[in-house]
Amino acid sequence: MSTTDKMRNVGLKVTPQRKQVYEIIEKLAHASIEEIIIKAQHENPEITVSTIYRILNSFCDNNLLGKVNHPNGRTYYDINTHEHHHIVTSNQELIDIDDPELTQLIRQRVLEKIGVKEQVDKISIQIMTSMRQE
Amino acid sequence: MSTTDKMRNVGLKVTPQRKQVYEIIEKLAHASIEEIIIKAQHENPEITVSTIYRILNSFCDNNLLGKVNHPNGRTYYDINTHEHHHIVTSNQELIDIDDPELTQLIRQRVLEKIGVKEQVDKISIQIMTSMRQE
DNA sequence: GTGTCTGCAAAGAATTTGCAAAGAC
DNA sequence: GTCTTTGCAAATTCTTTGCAGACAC
Repeated sequence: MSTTDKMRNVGLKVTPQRKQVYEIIEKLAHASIEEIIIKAQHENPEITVSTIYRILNSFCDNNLLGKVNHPNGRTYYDINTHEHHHIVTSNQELIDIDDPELTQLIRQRVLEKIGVKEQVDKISIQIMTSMRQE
Repeated sequence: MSTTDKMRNVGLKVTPQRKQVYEIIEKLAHASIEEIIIKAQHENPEITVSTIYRILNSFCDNNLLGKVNHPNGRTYYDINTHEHHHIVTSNQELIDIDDPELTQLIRQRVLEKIGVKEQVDKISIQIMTSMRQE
């Protein structure tokens, strides 16, 4: 589906600013607000920070983007909105891990621990990695 | 080990403010900054927000507290500093899950996906739950 | 006594908001 | 033409910092 259609589908008007922000994140897969602001304003000095914040919030509210709480404290936006997990490398990079079998396994295990009236909505794993010492 | 000894062990002086903040979190197991500020200032109106921030930062730096990135965007402090996971309930509550076997299983699985030069430092799972519909 | 910690006020960073003009459809 | 979105500036919220006096040890 095209970027344009994704926005129309959720009732957002298609503006150059929205396309630009979406495409920046599409290229990076994961991007922090800071990265997005720098790239966007480099390409188009007219775009303002408040517009970028508004766009990111409306994309998240409409499930066009995922939000990742990076352990470094910064918020990252994720082009992948499906249930998946992340490797966080020591240089702060995020790598997607898609492993439905593992997710299902955790779900089973958690179901044994919670009450019958509760349900599991989402499971998210963060795996911190670094380079092994020589 | 006593609260006092925990602080002395890492070279922090024991002050009434530090004891107070530590004990507030101890009682709650997990507490947001907001909760800590409200409780602390209710018990002792003298204590200031900047002192509380400084105490929380030094406790985290010295591994007396863990930091949790709650999906609601707020930072929570965790009395449990060992590797463990969290259930996040729909009313924002955090519940510890201690399951070393599951952690080990994920570690094995991740090792198959990453390069031989990398190592897994920490694994953290967040499980979002809610009440099942009738 | 010495060095650390706290309270205060101010600074700094990050994010949101109100409003008028511009733009999407 | 109508309703939404943007740019701008200001406001708000969250967190950190500098400094002088107080406190831990």
